[in-house]
Amino acid sequence: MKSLQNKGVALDGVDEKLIAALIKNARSSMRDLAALVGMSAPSVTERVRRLEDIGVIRGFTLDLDPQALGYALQAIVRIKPLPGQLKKVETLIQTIPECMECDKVTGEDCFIARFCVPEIGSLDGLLEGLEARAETNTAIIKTSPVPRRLPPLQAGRS
Amino acid sequence: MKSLQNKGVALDGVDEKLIAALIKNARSSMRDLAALVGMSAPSVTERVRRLEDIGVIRGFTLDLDPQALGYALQAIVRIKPLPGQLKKVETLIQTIPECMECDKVTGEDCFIARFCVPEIGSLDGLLEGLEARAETNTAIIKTSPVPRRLPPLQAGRS
DNA sequence: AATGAAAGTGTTTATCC
DNA sequence: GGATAAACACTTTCATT
Repeated sequence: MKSLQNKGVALDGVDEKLIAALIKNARSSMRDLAALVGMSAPSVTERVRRLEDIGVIRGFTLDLDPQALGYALQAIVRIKPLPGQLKKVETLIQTIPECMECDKVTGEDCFIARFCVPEIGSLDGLLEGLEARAETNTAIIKTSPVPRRLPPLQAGRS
Repeated sequence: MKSLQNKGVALDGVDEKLIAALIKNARSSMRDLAALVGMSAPSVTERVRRLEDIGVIRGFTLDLDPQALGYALQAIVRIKPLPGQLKKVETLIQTIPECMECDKVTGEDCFIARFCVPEIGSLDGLLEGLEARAETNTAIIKTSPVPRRLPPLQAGRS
């Protein structure tokens, strides 16, 4: 049994601290980050730039509250296209702005998608086009025991 | 039929431009944002601060690449706790760092969760504790036609 | 609410280790 | 790969509208 990480980039403790801090606040100043890890600002700037270069950090973005934007509800929909409709269904899903993620998976259901809507009544309209071309199974989200979050650092070493 | 947005905060065009720009790059300078919307830096700073205050912007964070971190695979697991095991199962899921989201939903399956793993072999270990207390149904993600993204602005006006 | 100008911070570049 | 210091850029405060 190999003890090496299967893939993925080797991050040292400093990189991990920087990423952890930037997850909490992506607008942290390089100066503050530098103080946190006990290095100079230029060095930290270079580290962060490198993390972007190698693709670990894909970008700096917002955490938005769907509720505050007027989306009171989310649903998870399993979607099984009718024979011959797979490609069309996939394209259709991709045209829905309220789709917050859609994965093509192994097994009975072909797609699993998450949608946000202002109220329960909006769901039907959203899925309209889909329901002619696929069997769907909709589950309304009641609570989120684990809110959407990022993968842990240190893959395989947890 | 009421034409008002059901809930959610009223955002003007400037707010929407600022949010859109910050989604693309949360580290944009207030000066650049100001130029973008044709206002002064202090005004834009105040706008962004206000968007945080009212809870539309929950924070500034990273977009990390799970693959680059060594997670070659993700799976979506539907979890139906055995009688009397609901609370314990929920707690158990919350202790798994590789769980990137978990929702409690209506319908047959009680929880739907997303996990990331370095390789297919790691899944079994992750779900070990769960499988004694719940029926699980695992779907391996092959591709993501809609990658994880944020809700659209302008709820109900799309 | 928004602005311009000044004062205060933070970033970047260049040079060196 | 990391540090320091000077030059440059950005942010914040404040007085004003």
